[in-house]
Amino acid sequence: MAIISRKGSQLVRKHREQKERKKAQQKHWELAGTKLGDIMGIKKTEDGDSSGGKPVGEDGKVDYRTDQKFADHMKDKSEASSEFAKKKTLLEQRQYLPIFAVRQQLLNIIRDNSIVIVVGETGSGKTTQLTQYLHEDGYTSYGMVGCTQPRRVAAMSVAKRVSEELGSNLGEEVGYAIRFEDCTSEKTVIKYMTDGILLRESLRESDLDHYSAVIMDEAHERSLNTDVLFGLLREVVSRRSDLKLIVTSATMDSDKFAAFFGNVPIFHIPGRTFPVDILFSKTPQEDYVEAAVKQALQIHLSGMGGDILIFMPGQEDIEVTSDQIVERLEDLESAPPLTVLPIYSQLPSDLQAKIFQKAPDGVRKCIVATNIAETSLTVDGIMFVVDAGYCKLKVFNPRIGMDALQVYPISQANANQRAGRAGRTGPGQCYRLYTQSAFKNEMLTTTIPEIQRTNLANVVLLLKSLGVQDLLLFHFMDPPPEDNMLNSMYQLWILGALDNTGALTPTGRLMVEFPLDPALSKMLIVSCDMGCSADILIIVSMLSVPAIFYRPKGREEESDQVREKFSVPESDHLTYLNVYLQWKNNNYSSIWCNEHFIHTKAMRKVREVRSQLKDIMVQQRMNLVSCGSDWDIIRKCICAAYFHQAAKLKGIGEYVNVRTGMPCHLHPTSSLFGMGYTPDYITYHELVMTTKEYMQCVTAVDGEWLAELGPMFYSVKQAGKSRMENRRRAKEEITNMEEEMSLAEQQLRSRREDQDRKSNVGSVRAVKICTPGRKEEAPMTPKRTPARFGL
DNA sequence: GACGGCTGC
Repeated sequence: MAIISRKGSQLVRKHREQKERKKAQQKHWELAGTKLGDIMGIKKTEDGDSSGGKPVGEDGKVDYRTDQKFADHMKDKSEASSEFAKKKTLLEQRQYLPIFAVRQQLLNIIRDNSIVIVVGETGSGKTTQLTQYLHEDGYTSYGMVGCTQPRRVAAMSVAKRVSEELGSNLGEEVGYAIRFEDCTSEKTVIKYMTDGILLRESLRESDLDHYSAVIMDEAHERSLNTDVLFGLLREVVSRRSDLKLIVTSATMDSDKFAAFFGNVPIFHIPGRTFPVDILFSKTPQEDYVEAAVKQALQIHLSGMGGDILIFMPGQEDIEVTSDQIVERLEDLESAPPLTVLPIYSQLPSDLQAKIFQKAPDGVRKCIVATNIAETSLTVDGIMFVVDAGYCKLKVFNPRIGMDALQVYPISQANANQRAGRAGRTGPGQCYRLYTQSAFKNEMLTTTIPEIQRTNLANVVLLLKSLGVQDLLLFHFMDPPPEDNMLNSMYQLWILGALDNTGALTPTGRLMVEFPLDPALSKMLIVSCDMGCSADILIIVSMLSVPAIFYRPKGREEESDQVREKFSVPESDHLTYLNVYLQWKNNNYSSIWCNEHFIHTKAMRKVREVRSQLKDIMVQQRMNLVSCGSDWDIIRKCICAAYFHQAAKLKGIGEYVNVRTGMPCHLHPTSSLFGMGYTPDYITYHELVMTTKEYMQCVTAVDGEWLAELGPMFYSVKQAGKSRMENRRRAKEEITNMEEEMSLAEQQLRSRREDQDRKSNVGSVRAVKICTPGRKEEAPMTPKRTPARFGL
């Protein structure tokens, strides 16, 4: 299960006879003897003797387990649940949920404790019922009950459901708040929201006085915001004894969560899902695409009913897998019909919607998905899951300020989540394209939380603005690598957000107001003084959404040609501006987008972001002016916020990073790529390691601008000899350095070693994240270095 | 001359 790089699958094209294939496949799988329920912690007891039902004392910790007999009873009954749902009233449905049976126990434990960890399994009803129970128990008489969700759609849909159950209109007693929508009123007592909203609210009201209880739902997903909230809310509860905090978790993290919040009690609520048979591959698969294609066909031809869901790491794999399944099926005579549907986030929404449409009678659906189908999307009727065992992960290396996007093995938690997708509407099967030994010995139990593998500039700025003096002492459940924190503080100092003592400057204070990466906020602030804020506002908005350009399979060249029409030769930023202005001139038309291979969804979001940022600018009394056609001013403004990410021309089309000396490449999608126009200096928005170190979104700048705007790095006087000297030194260091690991990677490795020791298995795989990096000291030594940042 | 998983304010 080592990290792998696959350049397309070398698929064997010849097909065998149907029977042979089936026979071979049957040999290939072994039943693991494990049902999903066991892994998830639901253990059926043969003799009916339940281990739960009573508090289990352990180190003074109370562990409540609910009646197992009840859970089993519920499981048996749940066969008829969908029919049931149609006939019963809302109240009856509520009472039928597993959580209802433990309602009073749950309320008692919440009354007796400030913080409770709730392990609520899938289908327990915790998300919709917990808030209502607290409301019924009187908590809303002195404040709101807030419930955070990691995703916007979840916050909206759950709020809608709960308002129906309470018989009120959405936005009155029950409301929700997400980034572009506040659907609450003075009447609101139950508020669903994304975790990011609660984090922003804590900026304005650090004790969250409006709330009597906060439920952090799906906390085991460990989003960046969740982790920051963990640290903050722990403090808030210690200051406010009247505030209740309920954190929901998965079984495997519950002890860790309980320990973090001070040995608080754990309460288990059984779920209601169907059993899923887990089948592991007997031997390691060399090519997971090939293996997945074979497995899907085998299931399809076996005659068993039910839809198939295949998990793949990325778009390219999905496309190859889909094509192969269709192609091989065509070769077979009299094969039953199959609809193959790819899905990933970048797919236009009309194509995404297809996976929810019911296939014609007698036609099976086969969905090929990224991990978007793991949590974000739920498709009913899936009976078979085929799990390749990989996902793509972005890991930030603070030393060279670069993200690496690579294929990694998933964690055991991911694998179980994926398997669970087969057991939503009936018993199912999950085929894992890796061995049971790989699962046990080579996969991490849980994925490394985002906070340990991402750029922290935003988190640092936020915590600083909350008055956290010493960030290294802030109580994180899993502290981010210290390197990463210090680097982020350094970046904020460069941008003028922190002063030499590490305190927030007025610029920093203004930057916090914007829901943006610090460099983008800075660019917006600078643009007001430079007289191009209206234009920069658009560019910043364009950079805040995922991919704008759409490149459909089979029409690559056509879409590239259309894209070139928008190209501004000296700048990708200006190219974006150009796209937006043309879209505006075409009345924000979606037809225009489709004609020009541009994602309509993305552009609509750009408009929303722009409008939100504009509101903040007005509120902060920042002036909005356009520089018209003088686009040099815009380039200089970009340089003012991104001078720390600059590269110098080295050879034909070759660049080296000015600070680190590391070779960097223009991305082939850049306007500057292969145009014969190669400026001496450029700044870039992002550095990402994929197949090479690529600079994404670049703009040509003048060398003098760099010296003028980034005096701590560059000076005109030094140009020439000393820079050459520095580059030479840098180069030497690169060649002499042994491979460096980012801290996230080190942690990954040490966790691996821990597990290896436990299981007595030798080190199984080498983990490699980045190309050789170099030490932090930049060739351009900063002229003045701030004192240690408030440490 | 390559390609980008998923969220969120």
